[in-house]
Order: sequence, then C-alpha cells, then structure tokens
Amino acid sequence: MQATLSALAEPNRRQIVELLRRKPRAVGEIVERLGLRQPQVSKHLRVLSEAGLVEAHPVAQQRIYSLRAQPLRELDAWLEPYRRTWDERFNQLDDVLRDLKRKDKEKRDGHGK
Amino acid sequence: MQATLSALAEPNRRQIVELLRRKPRAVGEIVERLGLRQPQVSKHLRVLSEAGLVEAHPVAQQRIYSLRAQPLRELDAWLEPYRRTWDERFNQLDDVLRDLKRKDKEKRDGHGK
DNA sequence: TGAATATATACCTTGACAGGAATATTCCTA
DNA sequence: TAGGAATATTCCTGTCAAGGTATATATTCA
Repeated sequence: MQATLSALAEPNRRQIVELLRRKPRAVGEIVERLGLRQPQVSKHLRVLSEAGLVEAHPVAQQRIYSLRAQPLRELDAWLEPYRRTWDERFNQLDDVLRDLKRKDKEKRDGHGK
Repeated sequence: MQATLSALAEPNRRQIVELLRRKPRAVGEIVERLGLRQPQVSKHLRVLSEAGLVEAHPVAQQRIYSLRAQPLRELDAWLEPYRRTWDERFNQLDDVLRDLKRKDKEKRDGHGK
C-alpha cells in the first residue's frame, strides 16, 4: 500500500502504468511512447517492479513489462470502507458540529447559573 | 489525482485520513490519537486540504476537519478500467509473449532460407 | 569472437519535502 | 483588554528522489 501509493504518486510512473494497462510492452516502446529517456524509464520500472506493480519477462534482449493486478486490487480494497461512508459523510459532519455547539452552549449556560 | 496520490503517499497523512473516515475531528484530537506534534499535524492537514481531501469547519478556536469524498471518488474512478481488465491480464501477457516468440522464430527461419 | 541492440546501473547534482523548535495568529472569556 | 487555549506559520536542517550523462551488462548475430 505504502509502496503502491508512492510509486503511483510520480506522474511518469502513472503514465507507464496506464500504458501497460492496455498491453505489456518492451522498455523501448515505453521510451518512445512517453518521450522519456531510456535510463529514467528503466529506473521508474524498477520502482514499479519493487512495488509489485509490474513484472518483467525477458524475450531475447528485450524485457517485456506487464502489469500485476494485486497491488491495484489492494488499493481498491483500501478504498472500500470509504465507498461505504460516502453518502453518510455530510450528515456525520452536521452531527458533530451540532454536538459541539450544544456542548459549547451548555458550558456557557452552566457557568452563568 | 496527482495531488490526491502524493498526499496519500505520506504515511502520517494516510493515518489522518483513516482517522477522519470514522468521523470529523479537531486538530488536537488528531495530535493526541496519532502521537504527532501539533505543527506537523497542521502542516499535513494543509497538504490534505489543498488536495481537497479534507475541509475545516471552525468552532470557537477549534477547527474541525472532515473528509471530502470527491478526491477519493476520483481515485476510485481511476481504478475502474483496471478492475475491468483484471481477469484478462495474464491471458494478454501470454498472447504478447507468444506473438513475440513467433516473430522471433520467423525472423530466424526467414533468414536461413 | 566482435559488433550491434536492448536494457540496467552508477554517479552526480538539484529540488522538494518532512520533522524540530520557536513564534505568530485567532478566538474566547474573565 | 489581558491572558489563555487552539491552531497556523516560519525558519532551519537533513534526507531522499528524480533527472542527466556516461557506462556496464546481456543477448543476438555475422
């Protein structure tokens, strides 16, 4: 989760991931398509790889990188509890604010007795 | 999306977000619960706020921070296309690899004719 | 084996960012 | 209006990560 999020926080890496979503590609293809330099692409792929987001499959001198589902699934799972509370959110806020103002008033009144 | 991901990439900020998922809280509460120093919490809240992930509601000298749904919804939306291809992923990889090896073989054979 | 291709790594430099400590700001209440 | 509580901001420092360039590694083929 940690590794996944920081890997995805970098714009070029996110582009790589989006590119690999369509299909696996060799490093050179990524370099071409994104207009980045080869060493930086390799470095980004390394980070993505260590985060488990991609994996490499050697074919001759090429290395075909493909997306791995698991980390994104975990991100999806992390979002799950939020999905559930989306609708209640603002109501909760209202509750808390009303509550705080009530306590505030009580404090004031109680003191003035 | 960019702001959302980099905001969430920081562990303490993610903890803050998770804390606010349950209910809105004042800065002091967050400080207590997470055992962080007040200035750092304020700073993290600033980043989260600029990313639109939280918003502040003043009550007396306190500022009650609550979660905003939108950025997380967008993150969820970003994941959508991935959710759809999760099942096909490995098949795609197989296809591409098979294809590459075929081309490779053809090149070799064609040359040897 | 040597050249060519595809990719990875090393090294350097620079900028962004997080924490620490002190201080400023805002609002409330006596 | 002074003092206190809650929070924000500033300044400093160290660390880390990204890009640039050069170079190493691996694989194929003549």
